[in-house]
Amino acid sequence: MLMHMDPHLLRTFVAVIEHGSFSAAAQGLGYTQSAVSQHIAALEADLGTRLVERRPVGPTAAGERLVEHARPLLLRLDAARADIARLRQVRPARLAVACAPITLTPALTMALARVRAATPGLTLAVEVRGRDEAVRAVLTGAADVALVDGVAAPSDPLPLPDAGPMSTLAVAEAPLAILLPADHPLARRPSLRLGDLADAHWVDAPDTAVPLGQLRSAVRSDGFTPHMTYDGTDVRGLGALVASGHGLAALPLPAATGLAGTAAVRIRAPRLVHRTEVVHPRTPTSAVRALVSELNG
Amino acid sequence: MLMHMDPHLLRTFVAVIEHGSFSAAAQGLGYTQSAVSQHIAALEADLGTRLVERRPVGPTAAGERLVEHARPLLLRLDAARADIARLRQVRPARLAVACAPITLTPALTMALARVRAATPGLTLAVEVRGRDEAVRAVLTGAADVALVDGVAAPSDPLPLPDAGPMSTLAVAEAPLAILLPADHPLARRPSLRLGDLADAHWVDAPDTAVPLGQLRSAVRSDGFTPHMTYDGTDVRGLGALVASGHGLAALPLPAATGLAGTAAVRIRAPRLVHRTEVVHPRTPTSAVRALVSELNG
DNA sequence: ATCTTTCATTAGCGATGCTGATGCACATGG
DNA sequence: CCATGTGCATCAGCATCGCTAATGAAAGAT
Repeated sequence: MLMHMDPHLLRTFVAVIEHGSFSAAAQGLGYTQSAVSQHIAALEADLGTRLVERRPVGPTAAGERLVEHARPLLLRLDAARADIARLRQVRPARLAVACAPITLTPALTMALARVRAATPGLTLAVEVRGRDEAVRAVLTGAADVALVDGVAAPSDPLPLPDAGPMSTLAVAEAPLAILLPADHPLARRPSLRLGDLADAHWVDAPDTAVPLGQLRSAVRSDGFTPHMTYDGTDVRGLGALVASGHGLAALPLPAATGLAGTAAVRIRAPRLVHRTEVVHPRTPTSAVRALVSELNG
Repeated sequence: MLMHMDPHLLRTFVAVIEHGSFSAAAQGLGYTQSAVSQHIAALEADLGTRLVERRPVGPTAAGERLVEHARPLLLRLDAARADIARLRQVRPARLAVACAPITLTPALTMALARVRAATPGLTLAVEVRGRDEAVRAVLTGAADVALVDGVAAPSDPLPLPDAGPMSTLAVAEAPLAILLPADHPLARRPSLRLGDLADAHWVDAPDTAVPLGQLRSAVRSDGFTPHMTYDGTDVRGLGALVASGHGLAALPLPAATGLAGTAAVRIRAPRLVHRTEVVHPRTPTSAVRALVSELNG
């Protein structure tokens, strides 16, 4: 029973952690509960440590470490498979776009319309996903292009999960702004320093604004703790929350302007921009190339 | 014979590509030639493509892709194992340092001396490696700390191979400078733009100066092609080559000053610095913590 | 206290991956 | 042109592995 960190073992390990149960993981994977139990036992024997706490089921300290490695590993495995599958595949006229919520702009929809007009018989598919999930979709071949957004220094690429070679290209850049209530003491300022706002009240709206996690890593601060969470995708909803004082939010300047009861103030320091990038495999299909040039040109 | 991209298969695949021979790879891995042949056949069957060209043995297009994925994958596997091994290991008083050539400075050696003085019975080991190799050593547990250097924007971390969570900390930063012959037309300038020098003649001295590859990715240019290569680790040797017109080199400003027959001119744009960072696991040993605080404080 | 749920253990069987022997293709030297 | 050598492919055979099914044990729930 000594299989040297087989991906299968890692996969069931992750499934166990996710399901919080051996038997549920077994069902999800199409195995027997016994098999799952043996998988975990094999991993634990191989690594010489307990990885899973039982009853209730959960990761031990070592287990948490292993999950952090196992997820990217499994992703990379799928990415490798997809990367090679792309090579030998004469692609049908399909264009599957995975985009982060904010990136679904008129610019994108119109570019898609032009691509469709220029490509008879094209099957279009647009799916809105989280940023990392969109990149994962491209890596595993589930999508042909991803559009992701985020904050970064003007000359830096967005930090993306590194699971293999990909091409990225910026298609839109806007100054980063803070959305705050119109009567907020800072609302009349011409610009703000992001670092001064780390301890403010924030609304975490990952699908509508810049997720607080990105601000945290951009400023390398421990602040930006969510005072409330907004799960919607509507900017006006977020605007209303901000207007009534539930907290601040960071958005690209154009998206932050003109919302009732709010003011949008640019970030002066650190030098950050909100950028949208297209992400696609290094061997893009013709449809992807068409979309990229439509977006870019 | 359908093992779903088993790491063993990937490992022998990489070995085959490296050795350029099935039988040599088999010998290196302690397998039979037959086993290696079956491994490759299994991979090719699984991925549905030929991966290895035979006679002579070499990667196909798909094979090259696979190598690009397989190497980081195998590294990550080792990193995961090492990461967990560290947790359950009461460490001996050992301090293994892997450092890039440039980073072996008086500051480092003196810090090591202070750590040794403060830690009776400490076993010290210093190994000079390439930058990536030094990081790999830390990831796989072969070393406890790495010191690596490189160029980056002032607020950016150095781009390092992403094979798991690590802690990095800057310990030295210096302006980036170009080393050129004293009689060079640009030698009297107060500062230079790096982009203007992409097409100059360059000496690639990866162990003594900034590797040209790093300049290329920092400026995102295709230039900086090596006009000659210098494999030594002595700055004066590099200085002599530059002085007699073999090409330019990029170095941290302090290292570039005072070399006979040369001039050192700062880089003005893009905003880049030469930085040395310590890299260590997120759970550092006490010796590592001591070294870091000596270097930092 | 009994029942239920959930993970661990064991036996047994089919599948897998290894070795060793042999086959086949290509290159080289007489 | 054939003989020989080198190196990968293939095959048979065997030991091992990983799965399922059945059963055991232990922690909650009722």
